[in-house]
Amino acid sequence: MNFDLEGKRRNIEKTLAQREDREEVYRALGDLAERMSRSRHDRDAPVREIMARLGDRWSPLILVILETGTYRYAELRRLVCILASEQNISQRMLTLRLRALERDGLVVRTVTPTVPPRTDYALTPLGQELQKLMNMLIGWISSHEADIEAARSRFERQDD
Amino acid sequence: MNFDLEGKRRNIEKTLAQREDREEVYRALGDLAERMSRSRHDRDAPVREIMARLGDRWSPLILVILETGTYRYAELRRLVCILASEQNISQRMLTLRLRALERDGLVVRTVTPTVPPRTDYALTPLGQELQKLMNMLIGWISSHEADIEAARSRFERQDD
DNA sequence: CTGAATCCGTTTTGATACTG
DNA sequence: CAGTATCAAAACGGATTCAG
Repeated sequence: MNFDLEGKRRNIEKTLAQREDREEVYRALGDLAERMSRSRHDRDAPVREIMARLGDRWSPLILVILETGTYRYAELRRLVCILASEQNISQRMLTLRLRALERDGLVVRTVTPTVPPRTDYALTPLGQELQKLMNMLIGWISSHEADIEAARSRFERQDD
Repeated sequence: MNFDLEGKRRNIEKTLAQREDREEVYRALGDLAERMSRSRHDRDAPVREIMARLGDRWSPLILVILETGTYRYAELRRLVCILASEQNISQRMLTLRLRALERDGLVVRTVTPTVPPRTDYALTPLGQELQKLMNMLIGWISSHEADIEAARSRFERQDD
């Protein structure tokens, strides 16, 4: 049972011929591209999943709030609603987003089985690290808001 | 000037109970929270919009590719499809994402009205700056993939 | 209080065909 | 080549109801 990698690669190259050679593209585009699509190529890959979380409607707000401390479910919900004046987060969504963040190890959920029950949410160390990066990102974007708005109005004008 | 965090939090709870005072929450949660929801509170705010772009299905791939140079429409499409082996990007989606990135000033579109037409896409300086931050983020996430996967299997186990 | 379950509308995305 | 138009599918999000 031999495992001829090189032959395998030639095989791939042949199969995909001139066109779709992934490895070739990786070499051309660098490892960043590879990280985006490596290992599992669907959107469950951690890189894509986390980035999707950071871009969704509620998770960023939740993370920003949890960065400042530990909160109970209802407390957290109130704060999220205030930050997102646009609209209130539904219980359903809050639960879903928290579960997703917990699943990826960014948030811990501590249940105290009293009556009535009490559940506390907080960032894990991993979540805190990520949040630091997020803060840089948010900081950068908000310091370039003017550029972005300018680009937008330029774009709209040219559209007429 | 003392800095009674616990008291501050209790204070928040009280204020919120009566009337949801946004300014109070901003002070408690810091300017990051404010940046997330300031100025325009819907999702058109640059901060939210850009973060949504970075989290969507195609934009990150497009940005990673454009970071390496200037590409024509069809070229770009081919590369995106290779990176996203899961599925091919539709022309429609490619066009929509490129327009959105262009609108926010991250991408320039240069049309040469020959026959057949030629359109080139590239990052703007703003887009390149953002891409640097993105790379840090991608780098961090992919270097913590193991932690995330571990958290996931822990989560699944506990679920049974 | 902290959710889970269900139903349903909206938004986002995709497949396909067509065009200057 | 570089799109647009149209229709269909799927994901997302929300309101409501119920439960431990």
